[in-house]
Amino acid sequence: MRQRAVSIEDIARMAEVSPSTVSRALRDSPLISADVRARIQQLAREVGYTPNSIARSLQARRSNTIGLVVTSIADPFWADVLHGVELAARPAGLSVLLSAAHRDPEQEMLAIELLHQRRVDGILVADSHIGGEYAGRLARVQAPAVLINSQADGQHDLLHSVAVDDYGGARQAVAYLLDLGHQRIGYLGSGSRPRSNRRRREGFRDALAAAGLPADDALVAVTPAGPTESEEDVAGGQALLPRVLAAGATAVFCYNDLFAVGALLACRERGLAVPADLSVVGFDDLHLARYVTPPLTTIRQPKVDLGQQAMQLLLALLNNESVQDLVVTPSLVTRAST
Amino acid sequence: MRQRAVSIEDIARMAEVSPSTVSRALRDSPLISADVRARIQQLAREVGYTPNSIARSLQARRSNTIGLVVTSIADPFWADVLHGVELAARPAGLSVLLSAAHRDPEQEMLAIELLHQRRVDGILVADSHIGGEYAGRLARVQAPAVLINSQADGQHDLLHSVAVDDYGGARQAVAYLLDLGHQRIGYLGSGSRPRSNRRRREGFRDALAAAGLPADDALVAVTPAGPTESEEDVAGGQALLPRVLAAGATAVFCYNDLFAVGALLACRERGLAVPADLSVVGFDDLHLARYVTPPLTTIRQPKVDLGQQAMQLLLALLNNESVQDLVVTPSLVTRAST
DNA sequence: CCGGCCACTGCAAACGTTTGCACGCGCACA
DNA sequence: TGTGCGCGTGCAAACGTTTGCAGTGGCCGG
Repeated sequence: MRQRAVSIEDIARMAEVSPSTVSRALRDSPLISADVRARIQQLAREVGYTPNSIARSLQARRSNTIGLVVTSIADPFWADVLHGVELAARPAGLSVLLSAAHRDPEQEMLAIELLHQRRVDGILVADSHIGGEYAGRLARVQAPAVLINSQADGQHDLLHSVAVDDYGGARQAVAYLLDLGHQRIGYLGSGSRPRSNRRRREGFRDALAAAGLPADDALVAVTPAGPTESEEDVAGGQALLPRVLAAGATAVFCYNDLFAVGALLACRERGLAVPADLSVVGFDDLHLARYVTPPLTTIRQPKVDLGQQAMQLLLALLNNESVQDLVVTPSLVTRAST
Repeated sequence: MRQRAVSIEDIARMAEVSPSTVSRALRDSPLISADVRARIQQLAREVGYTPNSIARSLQARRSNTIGLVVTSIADPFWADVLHGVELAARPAGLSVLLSAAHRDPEQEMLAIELLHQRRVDGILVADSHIGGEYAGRLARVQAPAVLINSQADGQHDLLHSVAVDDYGGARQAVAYLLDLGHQRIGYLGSGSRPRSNRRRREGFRDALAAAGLPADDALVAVTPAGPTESEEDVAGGQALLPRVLAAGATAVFCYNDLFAVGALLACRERGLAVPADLSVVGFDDLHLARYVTPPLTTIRQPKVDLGQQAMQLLLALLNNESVQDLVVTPSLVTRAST
């Protein structure tokens, strides 16, 4: 089948020098005389030599690779984050190994262990669902790790993190609805994101409390827990909306934009006008938020930036610099759904 | 800093056997007596041994990794394809190395060469833009490669491909509009995708011709060539629509769903009702096609499937099986925009 | 003319595995 | 008791690099 690629040793034989000379010549070492260097580089080009990164990695004990484990690649939110990661990894000379974990802690742990076997230099985990019960297994992996918007609660002390302020974002959203004069505001939540859902719900609750409004559980609806694909979010929002409507909501704050889109669809079904009959606010600011009717008021997460920041933090970690966890504050973007 | 991970040799020393025995024991070789095997496996577990894939790869001369180069990760279309690739790669024990090329041939070639350095077992290229001028450099990379929806024309004979039938899809779309009674149909095209744009436009043209309608260049508008991000597609559709409107179009077939969304937005701006005043058809069937108003009639590309098929083909190639290029036929899905 | 230094090159070990081959031992059979 | 055979284990080479150290030769200065 395919013949073996040409190696440094092959070139050494052809040029009648030692492998070490070839190695040095190719990396432009001043130890090698200029003419020999030129001759070898020329020869290498002619025979189409391509260095073998695997051998290099073995000897250097670093792979110039980072691992990224993500819940779902097809999710538009994470796709943007991944994009940011790639953007920051490339100039640093790092390649990205991708794994999907489908919101399942065991799969996530397996993915991390696989990356460790492959000796990645660092690991990025998006939307992590692994909790304390994995601390033991986690301790065995040597690579520094950074979590992006983790769903796990107790901060493992081995891990660093970059996250958006769910609580603050939610308070902004609800405060805005209150400003608009709404008194009965509903919340549509996701049971499959334990931490961020809780934080957003707390922000929702506290914003109401700060305005002196009573908490009314009838105005809160949450999908059941358990692994889901992001596509189900739209259906979730659609299914949940009637409940808060029945409780007399005039506005609804949704866990994310896909829930909000579901809410929009549910409104259309029952002939409700948005924002006239009901105001809708999302979270994330996906691209599609601008394209639905009406365009969605939402809390923007700087998705690409999130990925870049996480990568930067990981890079610092790789340089043995001391780093600090990052919390970024999301911002309200108002459109026509309110 | 971080201490070295435990190696087979370490275990050998502790167990007072040779490295080869440890290696065999860990891979459950029947050559090793059952009790020694058990003892070593136990010991390995205790000390937290993790095999070093890099060393393995070097010796086995295969990395169990494939490379995927893609134009843009943030693009919802390619995100789905990537998802499909991951889905098929995982069970085969292959990891995925990701690279972005931003619709730039030179960057794409560089990405491929980088993957080759890393000695990936195979390469998948999505939306390839490299043409014949790269044949020389391409020939040096040894890994088998599969193109997904390539934009390059002349089929390089070294490369295999999986693609959707752009021409057939376009004909379906336009035939459907004709069925609906439209006589003046416009086309909104993308200059940055040479091949698929041309094929779709040809399908458009031939469908009209088959119905005995004249070709009218005023009904065709195409964005300028050159690298773009997918987000610009919406703006493109929005900017192009007025032209075909001015030419008296009652329906418009768009290069893809994002163009169609742009067209929808343009209609809204000028108070045109869809589909009453103008029918709109897209291409791709992105998730958001269902969420816009009105929901978009479009040509569905089986995106996840495309990724899986490409991966399957690559797997076959890796097994030295003979394979055949694949063309899949897209299907019309009718919604409320027509 | 000799000692020493510098510029250049090669040797060999190391990175962590896998694997063909040889070896030693115990046992059965002749 | 000798031959042969299996079973279990170890040796060493190989995968393709990098790099500390040890040469070798030439040239310069004393």
